[in-house]
Amino acid sequence: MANHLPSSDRRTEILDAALACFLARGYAATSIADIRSRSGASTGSIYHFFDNKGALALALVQRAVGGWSGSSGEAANPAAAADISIKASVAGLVRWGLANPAALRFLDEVRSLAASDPSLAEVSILLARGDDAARTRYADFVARGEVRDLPWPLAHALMLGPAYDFLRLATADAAPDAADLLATAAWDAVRAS
Amino acid sequence: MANHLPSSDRRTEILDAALACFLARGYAATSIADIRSRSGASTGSIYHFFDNKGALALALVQRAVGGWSGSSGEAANPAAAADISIKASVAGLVRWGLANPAALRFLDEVRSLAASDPSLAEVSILLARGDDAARTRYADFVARGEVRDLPWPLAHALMLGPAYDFLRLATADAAPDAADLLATAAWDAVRAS
Amino acid sequence: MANHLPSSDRRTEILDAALACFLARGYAATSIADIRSRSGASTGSIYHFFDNKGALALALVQRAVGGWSGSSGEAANPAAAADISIKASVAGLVRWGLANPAALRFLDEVRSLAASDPSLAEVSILLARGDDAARTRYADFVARGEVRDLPWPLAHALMLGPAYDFLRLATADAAPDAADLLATAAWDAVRAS
Amino acid sequence: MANHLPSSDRRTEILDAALACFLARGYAATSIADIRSRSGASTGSIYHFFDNKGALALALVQRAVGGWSGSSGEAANPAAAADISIKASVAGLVRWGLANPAALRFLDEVRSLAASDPSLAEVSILLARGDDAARTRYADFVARGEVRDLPWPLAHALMLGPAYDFLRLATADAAPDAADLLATAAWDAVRAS
DNA sequence: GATGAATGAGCTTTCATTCAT
DNA sequence: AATGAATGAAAGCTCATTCAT
Repeated sequence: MANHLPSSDRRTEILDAALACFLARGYAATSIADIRSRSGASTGSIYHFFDNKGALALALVQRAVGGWSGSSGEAANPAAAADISIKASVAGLVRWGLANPAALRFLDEVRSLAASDPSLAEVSILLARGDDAARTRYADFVARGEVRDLPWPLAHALMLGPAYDFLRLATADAAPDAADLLATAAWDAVRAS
Repeated sequence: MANHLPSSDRRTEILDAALACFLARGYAATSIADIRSRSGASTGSIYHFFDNKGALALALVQRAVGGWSGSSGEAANPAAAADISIKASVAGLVRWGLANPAALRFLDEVRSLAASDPSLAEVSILLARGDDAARTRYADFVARGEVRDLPWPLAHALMLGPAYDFLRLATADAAPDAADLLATAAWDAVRAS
Repeated sequence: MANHLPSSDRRTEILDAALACFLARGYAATSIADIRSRSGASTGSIYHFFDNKGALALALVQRAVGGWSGSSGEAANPAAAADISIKASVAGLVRWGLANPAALRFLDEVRSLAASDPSLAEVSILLARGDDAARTRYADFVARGEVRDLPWPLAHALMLGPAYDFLRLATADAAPDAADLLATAAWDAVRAS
Repeated sequence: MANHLPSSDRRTEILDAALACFLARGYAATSIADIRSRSGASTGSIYHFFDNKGALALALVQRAVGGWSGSSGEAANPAAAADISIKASVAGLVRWGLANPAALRFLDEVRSLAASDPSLAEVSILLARGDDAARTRYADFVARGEVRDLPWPLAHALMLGPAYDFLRLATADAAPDAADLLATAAWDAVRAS
């Protein structure tokens, strides 16, 4: 009887308040009562739109992942060349992350929590699906001889590790050309020979 | 009156049990009762040795950080050349992380939580001190003209981002030469000219 | 979000149960569980209406102080003559105290505890406000030359000391004319010349 | 195996620390650990000298009551005339109370708590014994026709109520002649005819 | 005389969730 | 669509007391 998709105002207000609380206090430490005060909605209203606390997190993760994919252009196109795809993917992540630090920090916290918090089981599945897609795409590049044949954890680390790590500390004005710099470094680290 | 330093058996038993619980269920989801069952110590005994839950985490972080520094050889020697220091630092982190996956995963979770969980305030301070030391060391290398003059978040990301990201997914047998590979990549990413 | 003012039945039931427990076991020794059993409300329900244990005491003190002021007639009227005001104040206290021994004993215990128990901080403030008002009223009588110019602690002691002390030990039938007797004694002790 | 009477230094140190804690935090809120820190004695040492928390309070009450009786001169002499005895009793209480505000405030708190706190049962008995003695003495004065035949609660209230009430608010320099003033008032309030 | 590790029942308070209106 | 009273299990932590050394 919940999880209505039509983006009523109330639903969005609740989601915005939830994100603000999760960032300020952390997901685990945020209570439904916190979200109630911040959003102005009643407890019952929150549970009208979302089945439980985990559903709030899931909706926020979906919103964040959607925004990020949108910024990545050619990254997910299976026909694109490896260098185009990889650079677009990294640069897209960095640009989106610098523009949406709140969503990014939330994604980061939730990824770490999802491993142990049962209320985040669905988030866990969603994130795993995204990782599988990237792994498959890399395997295709390997098969086409465009990138080095590295174990996936290593390939992931060399391409995206710097970007994730950078976004954890950086602010938008600290390094204006970071997106391109990190995208180039990612490609250099895995290109064939 | 807690936090006794003499390494009585009880204290170590409690610490070991706490680490096991934090890894299995996550820090936030672990209750003192969980640690009580696993360690065999009584609630009162736990609080006799540790002032609160955060003090348990702090003690574990100190133990972990100590082990990691020990594995890093020349990394902290201010007189060492930049390439020696940086490679030792990254390789030490990777080797120690592969050998102590439990401690590493705990460190990773706690670092993410420390920003928002008030019970981890002291952990936060400890980690910030470590980061400041590394930042200062890098500034010295810049002054000596050995590395590129990059904003610290970018330098940190290029050197350590891949290692952290790799350790999050990797197991010891997945990539035997990962430590050297990542150490070399780190140096190549920041060396001058 | 507690301390709702609408006098729902539940709220009153909880308050009545709390008073009974505080009297039977003392404020400090009364646990929320005691109040839960006696009121029939759940723990959560108690905290829905009252922020904490101290808020229960505060609500009871307000109820008691309200009843007492109501019994004191002309006592608080600033235009009244000193003898009318003082006699009304003392007689009102004694009559109300004899009629509401439970509330009075509670007030007495809480006054003594409020100095040291942090959970009673708000009660402390409320009581201090009441004392200040009485002190000001006495200063007016002094200015009008109606009463002796005594230091406030001494004036308070001579007027109200016997009444408080009497109520601590007395029962309604022990001394039927106590209210008038003590009121007269109070006035005689402080009247001018 | 405890309650040794020889006034070893340790015993006195513990008692002094206990009084300081009881005054600062209140009897109920003071933990043995508080007394341990303040006295420097170990937990075991405290329990070597005192059977339990109540025994600490009892010892302090005995010390206080002893001091007070010493200040009251002729008050307890059964052969003394009523006016001498009553005035000595009140003046002695006031003088001792102004000189020992700490002990007095402690006595006041403990008297209020003794009614409900089981650990203070022995204190309760001790205080009741004192009250009985005073009641008997007053009955003698009545039999000798020296004072009004009032119900004991009223007689007690008229004689001692002002003194107790005064001491609760007063400081030594606020009213230098308070002892004599209150003693005279006490006698005037109960003298025959 | 003195120590401090160990106990475990009990405390206040929080919180996700339900449901009658 | 919306409200907020009600629930009760579970959390972190305290504390008087015991006892082996």
